[in-house]
Amino acid sequence: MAVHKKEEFTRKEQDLANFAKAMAHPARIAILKVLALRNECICGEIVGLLPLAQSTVSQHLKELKNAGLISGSIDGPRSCYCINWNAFEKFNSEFNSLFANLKVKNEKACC
Amino acid sequence: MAVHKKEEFTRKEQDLANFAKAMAHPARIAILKVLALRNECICGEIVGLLPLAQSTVSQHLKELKNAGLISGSIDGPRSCYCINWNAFEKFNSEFNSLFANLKVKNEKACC
DNA sequence: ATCATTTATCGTATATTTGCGATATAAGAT
DNA sequence: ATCTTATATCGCAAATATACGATAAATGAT
Repeated sequence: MAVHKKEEFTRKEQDLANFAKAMAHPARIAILKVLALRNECICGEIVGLLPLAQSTVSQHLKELKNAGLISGSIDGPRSCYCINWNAFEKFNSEFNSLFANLKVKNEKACC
Repeated sequence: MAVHKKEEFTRKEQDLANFAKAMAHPARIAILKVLALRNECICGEIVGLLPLAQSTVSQHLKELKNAGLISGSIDGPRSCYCINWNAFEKFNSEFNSLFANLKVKNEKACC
């Protein structure tokens, strides 16, 4: 690749793409579901629910955290993750508005 | 990586992840915008609008097509792409329902 | 102080993605 | 028939993602 071209797109396009990338693995979607199912965010049992090694799950959690979709407090031998609903809402509405913007321009199917 | 683990998640999780992956690059989001702006799907000028080489744009188009987000008819020296609104709507609503499902379970912020 | 438990990080292997130039392909124009 | 134009595909290089085992770190229990 040599050079990154991603910076040459708009910030909004990059943000949406990053959000999408965070969702672009079934394991991470599964993790989000698990997090949502627990009202308490004692999330130690995530590893047991996924067909992945502990280190791999930890990596996915890190990516979700970097994307801002979850927040977590590490508390010694047990960590506590939960969904960052604010960020989630924000991205969801941005996604919807992207769809809406796309849709309004194009009424007739042409292919 | 050695082994693919993606197959071990639910079909729905995989589908959503694949959709997200298709959107996970700013170039592809930009392409979708361009496609939507044209009511006619004479889409030859996409290359000129992006900071990427022709072959790279062609690759991104291919990925969007594989993901089912666009459809295209190749017509000799010029090809004609446009957004596949059906697929788009489907994924959008699946995404929304995922969000809704996640949201309803979790009322209180815990982190 | 040592041990057990839990999670993060490191190192590493492999797969996939991104990007480009070169080339092939396909059709219209001359 | 040849040239031009537009697009797809091939081949390659570099970057990133995925996955795991081993190890570190941090805390509670003994």
